[in-house]
Amino acid sequence: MNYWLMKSEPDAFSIDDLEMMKSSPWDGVRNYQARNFMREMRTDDIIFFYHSSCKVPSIVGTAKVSKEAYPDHTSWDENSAYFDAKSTRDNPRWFMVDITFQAKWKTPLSLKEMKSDHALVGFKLLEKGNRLSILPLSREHAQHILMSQT
DNA sequence: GCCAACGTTGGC
DNA sequence: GCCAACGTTGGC
Repeated sequence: MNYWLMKSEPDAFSIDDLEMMKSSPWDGVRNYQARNFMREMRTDDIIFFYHSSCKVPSIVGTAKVSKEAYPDHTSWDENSAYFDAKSTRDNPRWFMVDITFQAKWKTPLSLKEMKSDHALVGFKLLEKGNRLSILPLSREHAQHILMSQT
């Protein structure tokens, strides 16, 4: 069992969207590090859903991995914003996973709160200059965050 | 809207 | 293989 954080701009895709859809592919990742993390994901891994580029950047809920990495077909769709001519059906460059809604938190956990929480020292999200849209969390950090919700 | 930080691209 | 230029991310 591993723990991950996935960022999304709520204007584009929010926790409410995921709740309505129940499950959704996580398409459009075009960064090698983030892609590699997705390929490490296993069914039932826990995902912290993070809203970025918004008024109060926060973890807003959780989801689970419901389908392990498979080719991101938007990469070979010429009409998609995520099209990449270097990715082909025979040799796909980009992958996605499916995630399934688990919970929307009554009280989101803001970036600001996490930064002031000494127990979260070392969490990559809180380190300066981090731009990765998918990050792993240690079991300790994940459990600490989950505890704060109960 | 600004800008620091970072990844990617491409010329050499 | 180096590195300058460029594009993107995302907090503030």
